[in-house]
Amino acid sequence: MHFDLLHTAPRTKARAGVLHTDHGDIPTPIFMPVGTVGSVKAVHQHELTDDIDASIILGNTYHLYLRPGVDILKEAGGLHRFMNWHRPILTDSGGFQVFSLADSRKLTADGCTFKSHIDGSRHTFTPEKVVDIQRAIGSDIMMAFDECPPGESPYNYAKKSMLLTHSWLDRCWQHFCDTKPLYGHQQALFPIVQGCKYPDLRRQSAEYVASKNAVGYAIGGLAVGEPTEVMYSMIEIVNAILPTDKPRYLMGVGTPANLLEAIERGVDMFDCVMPTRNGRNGMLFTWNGTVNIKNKKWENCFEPIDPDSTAAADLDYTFAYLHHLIRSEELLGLQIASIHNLAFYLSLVRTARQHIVAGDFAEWKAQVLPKLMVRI
RNA sequence: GGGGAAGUCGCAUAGUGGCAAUUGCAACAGACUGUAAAUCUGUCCUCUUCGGAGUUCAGUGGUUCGAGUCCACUCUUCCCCA
Repeated sequence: MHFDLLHTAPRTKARAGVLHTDHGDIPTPIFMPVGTVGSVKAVHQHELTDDIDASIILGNTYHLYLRPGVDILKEAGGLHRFMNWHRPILTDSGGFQVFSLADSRKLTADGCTFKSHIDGSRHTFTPEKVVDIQRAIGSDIMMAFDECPPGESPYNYAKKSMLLTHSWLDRCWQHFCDTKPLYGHQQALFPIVQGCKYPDLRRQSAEYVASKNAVGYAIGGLAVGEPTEVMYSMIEIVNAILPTDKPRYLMGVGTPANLLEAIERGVDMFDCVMPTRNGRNGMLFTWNGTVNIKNKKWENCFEPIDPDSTAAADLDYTFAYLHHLIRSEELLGLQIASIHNLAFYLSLVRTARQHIVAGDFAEWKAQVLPKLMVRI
């Protein structure tokens, strides 16, 4: 697995590249739909490929470990075969659950003990175990096990947490080197930069992480409660240190505006639940701003959701119909909204890439950004 | 014609002497960032300087310090028997 950096847009750090994997090439910058439990919620695999043309999706180690479990995944021949998805998969390590399930987890010297959100049973994740599970899943890109501290964490905690993440990284890396893929395709392990909102910690973490000769690197612990401007400045600090010839993955981000700002600062990969979750909750992202499709004003808007889209869902259905479906709690509404938002996110990064290649990314971004933040 | 039951904020409900009044639905908004989320929050009689103020529980009259709640009559609806 390797990354080719092809272009850098003038006057910015925005980059266009390709990440080559055994399951296909990923053009960057890229957005990766989140499919936590082996399913991008409300979206069919055929829609992901034929309609949205997603080139990679996410899975989650914690969720897949709890259900269906490692044995079933191995018996199935890995997640790709299990879910009939033949493009790349990236798995998060469960590090985010160390954050999001804070009430039912306990950090130990060795790793982290979780109380399952499904049945309350207790499970321990260690860096080694997290690598083993991701080997069983067979994800193309595995993530190192990290702690993702809250955005408002005080310095001392952020530092302690970062050092813990570094020590977990060492163990993940060692175990990654000591083990082999199970299904005949290559797997990469991406280390994760932490350090919260503190520049010196971010620098220290980026340097530490960059010392591993990884295929790519991730920036974690952002968009977790800190101001957006802080996030942008942390990205700048970290990307100044991470190797330029490797992809940078900004974990869990974000809004369309976040994506463009981060791309401008040299980020190549994104994932976020926002297009799918917010879509299911009635929020649509468009080139003209965001729409709350539940609002009364859409009941008689018979325009197609997005006439410029390549997704059938956008061409075939109107705002009024989607308004009706979502209000009626019809499953098709969740599906159309999710497909629309993912199609938009992917067209956003695709168009960004075209302008990076064309050399006018900065101008294009300046023109498009204000509209994206409008609430229609 | 005889007997019985019941009328509460759009709908449905709770309420048996201290109540602007329970809950659900609907309606109207808002939130959502490596998914414990097809979820959650707010508003939902009128006015408000958000502290409150004013009118309410089919209608009218009464008992009471105090009535959605008790009494009388009226109106309306439903059920049973003729």
